[in-house]
Parts: sequence; C-alpha cells; structure tokens
Amino acid sequence: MWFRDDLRVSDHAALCEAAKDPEGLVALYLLDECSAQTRPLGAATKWWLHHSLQSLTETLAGLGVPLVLRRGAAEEVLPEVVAESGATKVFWNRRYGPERAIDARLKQDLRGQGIDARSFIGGLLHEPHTISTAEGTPYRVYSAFWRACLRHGDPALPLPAPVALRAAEGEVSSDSLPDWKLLPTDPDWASQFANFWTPGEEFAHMRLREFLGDQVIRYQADRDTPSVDATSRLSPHLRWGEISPRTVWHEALHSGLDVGMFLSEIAWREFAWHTLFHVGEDPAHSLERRSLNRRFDLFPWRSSAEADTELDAWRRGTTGFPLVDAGMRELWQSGSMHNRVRMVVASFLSKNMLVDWRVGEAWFWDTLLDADRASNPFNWQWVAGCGADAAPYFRVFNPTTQVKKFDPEGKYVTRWAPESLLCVPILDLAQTRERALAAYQLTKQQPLS
DNA sequence: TTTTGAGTTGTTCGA
DNA sequence: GTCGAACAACTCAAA
Repeated sequence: MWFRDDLRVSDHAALCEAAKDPEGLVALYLLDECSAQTRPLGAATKWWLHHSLQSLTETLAGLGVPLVLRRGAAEEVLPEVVAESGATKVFWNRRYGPERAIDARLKQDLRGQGIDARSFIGGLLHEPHTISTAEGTPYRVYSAFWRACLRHGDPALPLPAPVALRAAEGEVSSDSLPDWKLLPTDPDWASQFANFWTPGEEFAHMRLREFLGDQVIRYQADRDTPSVDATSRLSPHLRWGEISPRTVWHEALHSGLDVGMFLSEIAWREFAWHTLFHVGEDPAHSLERRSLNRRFDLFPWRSSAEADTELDAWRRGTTGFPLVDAGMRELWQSGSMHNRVRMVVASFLSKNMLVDWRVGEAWFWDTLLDADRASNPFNWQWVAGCGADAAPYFRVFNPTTQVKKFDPEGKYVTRWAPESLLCVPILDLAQTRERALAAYQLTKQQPLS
C-alpha cells in the first residue's frame, strides 16, 4: 500500500482494498522530491508532513502494520521495495497533478513484471475526467463548474476505516523519520506552528466537527473578517489528505445546517485541481510555471532584482501598509493567512509592485502549510488576472480601503503587525495602480500569437 | 447553429 | 455621504 497525499485510514479506497488481502500488507510512504514531475516541498509543509507521518505511523501501528519510510525517485525506489518485500500487488490512490505521469509509467512497468498494480479514486469530490462541459472541454468558469458538480450529485459516501490490518511477513527496511530532517532547526522558525495547528487525521476530524458544531452558522457572514475565527481551518488537513473532501461534504450535509457557501468553497479547491488536471502532465505547463492566459507570456513584470527592496519588504511584512504587513506576519508566524488578506497581499505584489505572480507563489509555497500544487498557483493566477475565471485586470485591491472595510476596528492589524502603522509606505498606491492598469491593458489588447 | 445573458471576493469618479 | 457607471474580454449554457 503506497501512501502519498492521503495520510489517513478512513475513506481510503486503496487501503480498504489492500486490507482484504490475506497475504497482509506493507505500508509505504515514499518521499519523492527528485522526479521531474514532482515539486520539492516548501519548508513549512515539511513541518506538517513530519507530524502527519508520525501520526499515521501511530495509527497504522495500532491497526497492526508499521509504516515504511523511503526516499528517492518513485520509479527507482518503489520497484526496490516491491522486490525487497516480495509484494505481488501494489495499490494506491490516484493523484491528479503532473505526478500522474509517474504513476502511469509505474503501473505499466509493474504490470509488465506480473505485479498487480491498481489505483483507486483519489482525494477529490469527483474525478476530474468525470466533469466536463457539453463540448467535452474543461470548465473555465467557476459558476458553471459548480453547477456541473451539483448536477453530478453527491460524491460517494466515505468508506469506513479498517478495524484491523494484517502485516506482511518479513521485514522491509525503513528510513527513520528524524533522519529526513523535515523539521527546521537553528533557528526553529516553526516553533509557533504548534500553537495554531495539530497535524494528523484525528485532529482533522475534530476540527471538522468543531467547525460544523458552532462556526459554520456564521461562516457566510464572518468569513471575510480576518479578525474573526470563522473559517474551517481545514486546508492543511485537506492538503495532506488527512481528511477527504467526500467526508467533509457528507458530514456538512448531515449537520442539517446551511452549508451551501462552505461547500462551494470546497468546490473552489476542486476547480483548481480540475484545472491542473487539464493542463496535462508536462511539468513545464504546470500551473506554477505558466499562466493559463497565454497573453501573459510576454507580460512586462518587473524583475526580482529590480523590485528587490520592495520584495524584501513584502516578505518581511514591512511595506508600511498595515493589512499587507499583518498578513505577511501571520503567514510567517502561523504558516497560514486569512483568505481575504491573501487576496490583498497577492494583489499588492502582482499589481502594485508589478512583480511576477510566480515570485509570490513561490514564497507562499515555502511558507504556507496548506499550499498544494493546484490551489496555490491557481489562486495566484486568479488574483493576477491570468488564470481561470480570473479577476478582471482593473480589480486592484486597495489595502487601505480593504482595512477600513474588513478590519475597521484594527483588531487583525493590531494582533499581527501593531508597529506597521508607523512604517513609511514603500510605494504610492494611486501611481502604481495606474502603472498596473496600463501594463494590463496593453496585454489585453495584444493579439495572441 | 447562432444568439444572448450572466458571471466570487474592487475601486474610482462624478452626479 | 451615497449611488451608479465605467473599467474588458471571454467562456459557458440556455434560449
């Protein structure tokens, strides 16, 4: 049983199937950061992965199976583990990013050697190939995609976790988790993360129940207010598949409350994966590499060198715009940022600073606990105006207006960046807005080559 | 097949 | 202070 971005035992199709096998199973987690189709993990994400693997190890041990840890290119290491263990079958849940090229090649190779390699439904509500427009093309507009999801009907009911597992005979060598050095040391900049988050399947379910118990009622009204704890905070758990979106969907419906708005946000995650799936397996075409709107191929972004000082201020949260600075500090200290503020800081970077959205995306990738290969670049592209169902180019968030609207009492700003109010603004909002509008207008008018 | 209307998250300006 | 218009172009789906 090969675990990937699905570090859980409930609603796990591949595990359920593997559990039926009388030969017993080997549970494997393979950390692959070197294949061409994978993306090296961000530093914050590694912290989460460490703790999530620890949690899965305990859960599996309780069910009777050790978790084997191995590192390297999947196409080299997986066959090694198969040979070492004498496994005759290999099961996994499907991935929907560029990594699926690796899975397809492995499946073919293993089957060529007489190994029964099988994949199962992965961590989405609906598999991407089952949702398409009447013309068979992928959706490019969210609302139409959401309607299509609703027409598709409820996703399958979550599968129960196995009550017991049988370990395969013989021993398979495993790396030790601390040797992977996923946790930061010297300095331990993640020291505060544990005050905000508890990785692991058990806590993912607790978080969902808590949210559905007393927060979801206020979700629609308060989700845009960053000082209020009104969001589900499930995203890092979903990132590692500690809980499946199908479980979230059904438990939310089961609550009997008005969960429409919340589920439509789960569908945005789905839409990002749908979009990533349809750009194909070529890493060069992946969402983090290329704007969906090809007109932006020649966009006159200012280079990182040119915007060096401003970029530094953006990353550190010393731009002199309290909402931007508060957001960037929240990110650094907690590994997360409120959704409303993400839009503001992303608009600030791509529009006011006129820096390539990929630079911001890379920073989020490194510092966010919930960044995945679909949502993170998809949403950056949405804000930058070059993505699917993108914000119109003239939508430039004004951090001063936004703070008046969404943090009028300054609670959020005071919590994260109290001294930012005294900083000197690094740029002129009106002037940089005009600069962005001019550049975007030119790009829009450019004929597509 | 063609036409038409609608579409997550904003800001500014002028009446 | 409030309100509506303008700021495009394109995709999707219904008519």
